[in-house]
Amino acid sequence: MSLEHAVLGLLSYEPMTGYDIKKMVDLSVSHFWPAVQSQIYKTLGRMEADGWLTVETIPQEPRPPRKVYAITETGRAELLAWLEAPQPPSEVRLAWLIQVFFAGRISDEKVITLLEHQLNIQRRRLQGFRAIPDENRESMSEDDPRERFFWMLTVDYGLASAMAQARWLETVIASLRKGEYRLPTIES
Amino acid sequence: MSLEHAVLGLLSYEPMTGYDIKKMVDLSVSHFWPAVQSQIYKTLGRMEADGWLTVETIPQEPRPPRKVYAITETGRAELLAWLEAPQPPSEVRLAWLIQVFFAGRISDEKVITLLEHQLNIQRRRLQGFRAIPDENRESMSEDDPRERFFWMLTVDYGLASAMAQARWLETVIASLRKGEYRLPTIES
DNA sequence: AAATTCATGTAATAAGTTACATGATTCC
DNA sequence: GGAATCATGTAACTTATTACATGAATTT
Repeated sequence: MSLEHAVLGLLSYEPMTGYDIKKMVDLSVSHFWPAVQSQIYKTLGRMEADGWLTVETIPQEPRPPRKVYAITETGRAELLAWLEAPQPPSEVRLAWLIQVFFAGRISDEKVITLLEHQLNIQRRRLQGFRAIPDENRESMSEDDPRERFFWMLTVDYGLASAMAQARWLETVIASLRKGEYRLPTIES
Repeated sequence: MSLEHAVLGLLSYEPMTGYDIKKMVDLSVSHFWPAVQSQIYKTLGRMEADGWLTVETIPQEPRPPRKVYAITETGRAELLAWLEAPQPPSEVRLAWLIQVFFAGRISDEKVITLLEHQLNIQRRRLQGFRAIPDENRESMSEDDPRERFFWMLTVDYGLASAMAQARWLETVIASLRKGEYRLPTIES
């Protein structure tokens, strides 16, 4: 499971509570591996049982005790091994492509509306990714430049993928508006 | 759930058994919505309970009886409504990007190996998508051209996405080989 | 006065995967 | 002789989501 390894990665920087990890996940890997709070707590429990993490429980009334998780040597070895392990092809599920596949059942106008909706989604994603370098300008400035490069590489990928999808959608929408049935990539 | 609607879409062409549907799914929507056999049978059961499908059980000894599913009016209405419904942003989970995010922990050579593995995956996908038009040349020739266009559009999307990912990976690998830390998209 | 932050969790549900089970017929 | 085709399903498990629950302190 990959969430486990993302958590190991984050804890390899410093010990944290589940609450902190949730925030870090949202700021870092959530673009390509989202996780809700309950999933993180459950995963932490399993990882501790597996000996990848240790917990230090720090009481603090009246709040629930802080449970600070730290990575163990076993956990560090597991992280290192996983980081080098070739990952199988990612399965991507795109409901809107099912809609396109069966679009013969609806009118061109309705197909265009559907594609425009996806285009808006990609444009918002694009803006989000473009904003990240500025948002992180200060918080990241003290970090190791090589590490920072790999972080930014994941942002760059998001940018590239949102751009590619937006362009494809724009081309298809333009064709359909002209009443043409052109395949943008195959009919280069 | 989208598998349900993919199944409705397939059954909107003609009644089929679960076995047939599995084969059709593999040939059509599996590129963007894969499904294993057990999942299809479970889904068919639920859809029948919901009144979207009817079953006709045709005994045939000694094989298990053929259960031929047909779409109902309710099912057809559900399909039509869903085909027009804007879909929320698809959540994509890419484990290899978690590896990139934490690649600061491993050497450049190991990162390159990891990226080359992903590049190979995309190249194989590319070849697969390129082969589809030839494979389907005869089987699809009698179908409605508008319908065929939308089918091919999903193939075209697969092609475009595999190409975009392959190009991005090639650029990153080339940079890393030169010892450069360049972001292909941001540093245009 | 209301919303956010901190900080933990559980319960129910949904969706999907892996593995198992049966068994004749037909193709290579 | 062995693999693929046809045709059904179940059981156990994993991963993730949604919703609920508590409650003080701080910020807007």
